Amino acid sequence: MALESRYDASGVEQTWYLRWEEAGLFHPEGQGKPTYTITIPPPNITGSLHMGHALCYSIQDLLGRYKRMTGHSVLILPGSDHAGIATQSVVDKLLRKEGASAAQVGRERFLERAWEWRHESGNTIINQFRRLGHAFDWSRLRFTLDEDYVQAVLKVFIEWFDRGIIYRGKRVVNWDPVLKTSVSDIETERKTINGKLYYVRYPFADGSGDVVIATTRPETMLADVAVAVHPSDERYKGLVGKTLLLPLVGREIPLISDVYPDPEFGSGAVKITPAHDPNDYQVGMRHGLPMPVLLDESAKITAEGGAYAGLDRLEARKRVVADLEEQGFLVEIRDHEIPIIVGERSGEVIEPLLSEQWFASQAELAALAMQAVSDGKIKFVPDRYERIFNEWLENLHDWCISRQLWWGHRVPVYYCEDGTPVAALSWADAEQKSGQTIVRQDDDVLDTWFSSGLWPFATLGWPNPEAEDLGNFYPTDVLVTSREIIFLWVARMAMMGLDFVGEVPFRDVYIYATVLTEDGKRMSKSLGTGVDPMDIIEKVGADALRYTLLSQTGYNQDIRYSERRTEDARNFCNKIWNASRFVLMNLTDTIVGANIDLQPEDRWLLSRLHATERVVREAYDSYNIQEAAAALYRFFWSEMCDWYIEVAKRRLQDEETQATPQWVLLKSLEAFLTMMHPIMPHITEEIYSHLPIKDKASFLMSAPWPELPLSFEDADSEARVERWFAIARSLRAQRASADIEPGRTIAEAFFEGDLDGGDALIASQSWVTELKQGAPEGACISTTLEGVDLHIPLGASVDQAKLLDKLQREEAKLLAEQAGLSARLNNPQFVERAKPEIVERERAALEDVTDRLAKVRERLVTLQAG
RNA sequence: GGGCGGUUAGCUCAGUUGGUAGAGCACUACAAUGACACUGUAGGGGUCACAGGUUCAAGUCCUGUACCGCCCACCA
Repeated sequence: MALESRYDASGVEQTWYLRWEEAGLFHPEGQGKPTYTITIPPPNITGSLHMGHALCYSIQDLLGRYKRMTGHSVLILPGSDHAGIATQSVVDKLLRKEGASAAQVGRERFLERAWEWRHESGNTIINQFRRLGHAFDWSRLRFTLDEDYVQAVLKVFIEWFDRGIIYRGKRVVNWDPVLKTSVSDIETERKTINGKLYYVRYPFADGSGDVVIATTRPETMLADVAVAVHPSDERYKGLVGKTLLLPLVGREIPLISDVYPDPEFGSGAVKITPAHDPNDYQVGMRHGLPMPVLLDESAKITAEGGAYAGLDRLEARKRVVADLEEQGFLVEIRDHEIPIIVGERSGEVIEPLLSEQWFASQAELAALAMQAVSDGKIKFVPDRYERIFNEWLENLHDWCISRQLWWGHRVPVYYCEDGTPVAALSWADAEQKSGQTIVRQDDDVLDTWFSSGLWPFATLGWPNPEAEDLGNFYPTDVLVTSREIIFLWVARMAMMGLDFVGEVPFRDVYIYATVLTEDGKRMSKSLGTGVDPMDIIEKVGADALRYTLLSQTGYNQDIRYSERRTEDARNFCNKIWNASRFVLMNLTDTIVGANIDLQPEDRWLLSRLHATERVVREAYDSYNIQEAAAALYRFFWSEMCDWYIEVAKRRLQDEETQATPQWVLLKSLEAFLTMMHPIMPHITEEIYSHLPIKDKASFLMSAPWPELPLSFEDADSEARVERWFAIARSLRAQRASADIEPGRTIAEAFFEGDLDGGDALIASQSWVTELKQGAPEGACISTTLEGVDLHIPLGASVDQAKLLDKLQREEAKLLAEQAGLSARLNNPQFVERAKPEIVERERAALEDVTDRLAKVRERLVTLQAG
């Protein structure tokens, strides 16, 4: 029972985690209870814990712990994602460090190496979750390349392939020349850089003048196949159809008419390079133009570039510009802000490149997802994200699902001798399906989001018809995720879940705030602005870190992380610790409910507890966690510690009266610990284990949510006791202004008016031995509030000037208040139109102010006379 | 270019259906009192970004502007 006076988090936290786990508390319970399910967003195996993770998964742990207490069978299913591109680059680097390369070792050896790495270092984050106290069901840990998971991916691919949703297409895709793979639109970022706009003259083949085009990527001219102008553009009337001579290359290309060029921009004429620009590609398709590919997988010029072949694109740009200038084709170069596309993973400038890829058509699936949202089957919190989600789905392009990588789910398409593609479970299956000999399997792998899109149901056993988890736990209750992957992931899960399971994958989508640095910058390892959660846990404990983050989480878009706040959180832990120590050392063995005699202050605290429970429960239910944290903080520190404990000390020392405050304290502490547990699981569990409660749960974690009888709610006691507190506080303030040290007991103070039975309480809380009715003889300091005049007799040594100053300030304040109130009440429109209870309240306030003003003036006169 | 969020005390943020602004930290003064100095008591500190409008009354509702941040978008 003896607790240290300082709370030491690290030992306590790790001990309890092991005990919970040993007791099997992380698994869902048996039948008979409603389920509550979360399949956590699987972190990348390449990642290590950052503040965003710490917040995201702590929210989920909080929800799970809360729901467990409110009678649910809770499953929080953890796992991780194979993260195609990220892992591929890690292994690439690894090989290079070892003096090899991916190309050298080949696909098979590369994958072996990748799996080795995955087993050695792919569980970093998962282990860090344990240190944060996350109660996830480790027995159900999943990985997106697990054998069962592979089966789910195969089934989805094959079915979509057979239904014609997945198709092979030649399109201009985003090509990452460093990773040497295509990436989807949402894996790229748009930036604007200061670049140049080059104006180049393309002469007519017949020597009859020229057309000037503008371009930001002059090297792509080597693959130009036309120049386009808008049909309405008067400048080119009569010229359309003529042939131009492509500078440097000498190829003849046509001047065509198309709606794409904007006559307002540049010269109104656009060079057309179908293989390297999505718009140009459209033009090329409309006009049946050839589509030569100028860049290879490393963005070097292909043979198509003639003399420039083999050069890197930027080197080629310099050479092309120089040659154009030398040969007199360059008209001018202007500074121009040019938009570029950068790969999210590689940071490299993305090249639009024409290539053959696998696509999933989206229109039909997007409609399913939109319907689910408009039917209210999926709810976004905060709800503003619902519109963003829908608008995105409305203008959705088909999804490029193939990646030119090795690490991932290999596209299960097999090619027959005659070239026919078949989607199948295996080589053998493909031969059986097609009845032909298979000559090869497609080399590409699937976009990682293709497999993570199946997460909520593939992890529960789909498509195995005997999987019990799927029936028991799907749909999941909530998806907690960050804003940046709403499209990348949330939308895909919605579409895939609806299409394959026929039900939404989750009912709520809670989008949590982005954790920024103290000055509002993005936390980033490469910028050195990141804060490692593990360091913070080391310093202040996991509970304090959780409180720091969770107490700032609600419907906000971002939160600023400040180390100072973690100190506050640590201090709060310490306060909880010490107040609990106090309660424990004041309990006696005979703590039974037999002779409970509730006093007004007891009713006050129980009523506050009741109100706090309601606020906390509603806040947890609505993902407004910061409100729950604030209510708990206020209840504990301000109400229980600062007032109730101080007031109760008197009765606790007397054997005759101690039973009631003991009971109230124990009851309140227990309820507080329970409600606080989802936010700070360890410290609350530790203290709970010391509470001498009969028949208590074996763990706080598995204890029920507090049920507080309606009789605890007592508005009258609240008002009555809070009036006493206000009076006590006022007496303390008077003491302070008379330079009487806090806590030093003074013999007497006086009051005139009705204390409503609060005399003793007020006296003790203002450190007065005796509170007497009446007015004292001689000098005193006085004030009036709540209809009571209060007087503290003063010795000779009091600073008169200071008292005078205080009275004068009070007078000024009251005067201003009086002026405001009478101005309002003298306004006939206010009296006429405002709600009667408001008018009445203002009248009463004016009366009170006038009264107090008179008294202050009286005291001023007395003071000045004395 | 379109959309979303934010702007309230020195700092980080709350603020219910409109009724005249709160918390924590920081700051100032005081305090070794038997839970806690990671503490306690008291105090100072705000034209609620700006400009209009609605209203008896606006931090709160409407319109516009500025700045900060985020998302989306095919202008060479």
